[in-house]
Amino acid sequence: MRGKAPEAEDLTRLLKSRGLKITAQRILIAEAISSLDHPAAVDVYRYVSRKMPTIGLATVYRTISLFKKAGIIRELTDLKNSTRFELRTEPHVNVMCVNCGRIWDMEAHRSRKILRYLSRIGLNPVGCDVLVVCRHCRERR
Amino acid sequence: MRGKAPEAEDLTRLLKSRGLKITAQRILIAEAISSLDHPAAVDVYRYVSRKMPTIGLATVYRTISLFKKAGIIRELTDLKNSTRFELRTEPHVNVMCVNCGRIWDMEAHRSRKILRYLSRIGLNPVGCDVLVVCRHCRERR
DNA sequence: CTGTTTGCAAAAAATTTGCATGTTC
DNA sequence: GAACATGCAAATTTTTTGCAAACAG
Repeated sequence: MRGKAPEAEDLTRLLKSRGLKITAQRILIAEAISSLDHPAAVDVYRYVSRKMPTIGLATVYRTISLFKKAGIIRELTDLKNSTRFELRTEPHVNVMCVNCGRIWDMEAHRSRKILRYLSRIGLNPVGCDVLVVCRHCRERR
Repeated sequence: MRGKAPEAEDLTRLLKSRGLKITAQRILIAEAISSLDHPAAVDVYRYVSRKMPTIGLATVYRTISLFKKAGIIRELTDLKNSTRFELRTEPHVNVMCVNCGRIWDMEAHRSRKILRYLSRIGLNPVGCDVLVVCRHCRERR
């Protein structure tokens, strides 16, 4: 979850700002992605199904695809090989453990520091993923 | 392609060092991944098929999966949503264009510099992917 | 109203598995 | 020779598509 959970209104505004039509499904799906912390498509489906049981998996896929095209979300692969999504708010750094596959957002302040560093050396980063062996995995060896 | 293309012998040594059995298929698949620059599974299959027409797609998948477990390769998703692989030699930085989806390795010297920087601030990076809009895409706007 | 979006079912693509046979060590 | 790897075909899983009905603007 990135920062405070966005309200439906914020999500509505987000969709509108990209020129997308507002539907209950889209808002729910955006909400799922923003509150589920790097969910896979199925996780999104489960989340939205609970609040709207009639929704189809196809809608989830179509909406995800739409959001990707609109630049609202980004797709990434966790290191256990499943496809995950995250809301693309401002550029930030993801940390991914190559051992357990977990992904988390780096704390905003350090994140900005790294991105600034990358800018300084001439890249123009929109985001960054750092692969590590997380502390948890390092300790269990 | 990372550095000079490894010879069959180097790849053999690599597999042995991880305790894997040597087979012609495995060497070919490792060769494909190392020379094809972030290929998808199908690309690997096409490459090896040319040199060994009887090989099965299942073998490619099984071997890729084996290599992942052995830590020889890493899987990543390009930003056009297909699953790609790369040989995990020493830690390095990938640059990925969020617009055209291309992925390339950052030049070794800058790469090391960034990784050193990340270490200095307390991460212990095994690798790093930086998302950008590549020059090519920036110019066509 | 008109053009989009949705749900459902069916299709296509991507990946995994079972099993008999062939190969490495 | 024993354990493991392969090829093939079939099974699963993941994602996309066609179409009629429902909905947003």
